Amino acid sequence: MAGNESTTRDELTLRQREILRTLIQSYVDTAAPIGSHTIQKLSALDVSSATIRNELAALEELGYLEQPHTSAGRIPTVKGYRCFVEQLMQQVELPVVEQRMINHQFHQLRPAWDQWMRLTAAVLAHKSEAAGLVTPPRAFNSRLKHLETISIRDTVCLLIVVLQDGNVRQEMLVTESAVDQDTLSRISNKLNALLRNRSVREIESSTNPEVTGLQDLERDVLQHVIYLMQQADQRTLREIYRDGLDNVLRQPEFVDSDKFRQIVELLEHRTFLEEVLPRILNASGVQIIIGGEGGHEAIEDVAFVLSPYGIKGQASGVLGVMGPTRMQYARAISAVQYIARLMDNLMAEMYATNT
Amino acid sequence: MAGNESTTRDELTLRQREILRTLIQSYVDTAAPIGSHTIQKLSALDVSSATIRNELAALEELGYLEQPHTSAGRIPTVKGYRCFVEQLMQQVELPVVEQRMINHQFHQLRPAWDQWMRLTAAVLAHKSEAAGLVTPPRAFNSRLKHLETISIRDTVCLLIVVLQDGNVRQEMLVTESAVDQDTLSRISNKLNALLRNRSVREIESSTNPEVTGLQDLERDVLQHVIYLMQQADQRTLREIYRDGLDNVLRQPEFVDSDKFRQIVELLEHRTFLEEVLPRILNASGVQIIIGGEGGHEAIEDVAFVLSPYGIKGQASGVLGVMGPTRMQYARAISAVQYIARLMDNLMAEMYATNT
DNA sequence: AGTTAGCACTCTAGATATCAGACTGCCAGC
DNA sequence: GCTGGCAGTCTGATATCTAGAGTGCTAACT
Repeated sequence: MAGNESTTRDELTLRQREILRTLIQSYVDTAAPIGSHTIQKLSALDVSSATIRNELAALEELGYLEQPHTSAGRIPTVKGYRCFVEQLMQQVELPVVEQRMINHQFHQLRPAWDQWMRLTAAVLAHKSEAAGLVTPPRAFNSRLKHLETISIRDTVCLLIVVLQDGNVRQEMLVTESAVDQDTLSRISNKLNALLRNRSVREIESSTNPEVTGLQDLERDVLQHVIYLMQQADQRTLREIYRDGLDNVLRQPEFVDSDKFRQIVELLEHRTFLEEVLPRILNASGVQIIIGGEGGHEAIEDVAFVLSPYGIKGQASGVLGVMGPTRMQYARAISAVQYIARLMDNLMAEMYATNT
Repeated sequence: MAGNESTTRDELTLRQREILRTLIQSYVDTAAPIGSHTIQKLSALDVSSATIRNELAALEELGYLEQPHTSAGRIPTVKGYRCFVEQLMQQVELPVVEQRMINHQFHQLRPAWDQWMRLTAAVLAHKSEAAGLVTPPRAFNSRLKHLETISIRDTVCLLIVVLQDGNVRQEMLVTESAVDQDTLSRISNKLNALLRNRSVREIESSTNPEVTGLQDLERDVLQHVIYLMQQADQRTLREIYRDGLDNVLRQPEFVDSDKFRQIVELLEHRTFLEEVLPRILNASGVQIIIGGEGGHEAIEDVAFVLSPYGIKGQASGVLGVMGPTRMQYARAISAVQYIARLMDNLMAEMYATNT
């Protein structure tokens, strides 16, 4: 929507920009419409409220502000917020003490993905005072490191697939007739030899007679290996770690229980996230989505600050926060940025060259 | 609370019971206080509304009902609901067609735990029209089936532990100096020989000189094996699959966004569940918790219908639904009961004797 | 004793009215 | 181009009223 309304750098006068910034900063705090008088007091401008009223009218005309009703103050529109984050807001770095604390927390943890994800979501939520979201890193065309087949009982065995990046997937496999561990070991040895260090694409399209010539049980296992590897490559879509949902739901814009429910459903059903996150994955740097920009009017009142993290082309995920449009963007951005870089480093350690 | 108020079978006359049943059934539908007139119309009783009023007063006196305010109808108290589910409600079985459909859905699935959990939560939510909750089965003192150490790069290796029940746990392990795959393989072979088929308790308390005499890296790996096995035994506490939260949040009792938020936080923070679920695990059959019975007044308006499932002493979990106290108990119970039994069977298939 | 009709009484939810307060928009003068 | 002043508008809070639903009680009935 609103593809024609851009926020060019010189559409606004300096004073208008100052007014817009003051207004948004104040609105973020109070959640109440801001009037000309308030802005006069808050801003450094030395003009009367009447002048500010004129400017407010102009800003409204241009689409940066709106009035809930005649004779209330103004509140920012999506366009207003967008201008704010792109031009008016001053970027801040996360304070060094906080950086240290976060680093400390991460390095105290056992090196396990799900712990990292949980902590990441928690830290994001805490630092940005909004809801933290993290997807596990999604491997890109990852290679098979090792596979193992273990007999659980007569006709049930467990297939374990370890990928180059340390990702482990398993699946139970029910056979028609009983298979003993020796047979399974033989199969896994054979397949290991054939498939090791190959990506799922290579395996699928293999014309190696030893691969195409597999039979029965072996072929069955192979199919499952492929399935598991595909799963691993798509991991992003399924699991999303989150934390601090209550930070958002506490906000006054969500006293209306309908909006409230919309958000909960948004996160429960995930259709929105599954659509948006892949776009972020292919971008670089912090991306901001305000009020359902890009065709999602349904979630007018929420904004996302998201960033990809990880190693492009090898394994990457998305992390960020979700908050009301009226959120502390500067704080959120600095948190997201810092943590994304932190994760970059952690992943670089894990994935460092080892071919 | 209210330890002295029991719901003995003959505290109420037949007519009072009929009135209480009618009232609750109607209240479940309408969510509005029920008056004497409504009950007269709805019940099969051939008495005047004045008589019913007398009985209602008596029921209120006994603690089964309450009035939101003078001159409104009555609504059930926790005690009223409890009496309803224990004595008044008629149990129903899940219709056979639905049973078939559910079975079909389960058997169409790949045999993987997380898929089962997801489906279980979804089916529970759908059949009971409330929120479905499932914890993964928690193994009890499970035994080591196999362990594997795989080099990821110089100083990083991946430890994979497979338990008797097919549960797989992994962890990354960072060593001080580089270790190659050969060394790792030797270690895992040695440990496999030593630890296979042992439970975590046996391993921890082992006095076998070969175990106590392990050194350096081996001991390090052993420590992690123990850690992972302990993790597996405690799995219940962490992950909870859920679905259909919106079924609950849609209910009129939660238009108040405070109550609304309480529920969301209840499920997000999990402290309540982590306290209640273990109790269920040790019970047998369907357990019903109404309005925070047992010291959780905070969640006055929600009820749980929960059941343990799985194989006692080997691996079991908890599944059930959460809804408003004003929920369709009969429907919920039949769904929970059926699905718990279904899971029992699935698990029996997986765990069938294989020593 | 148990049941019932009748009636006065109570309390709520919703509608209507009123009013102070907060802003705006505009005009005329600086 | 800016500003003070002022009329006009809209909200939100508060008060008042009313219809309706439902109770509790009493006195009569079986």
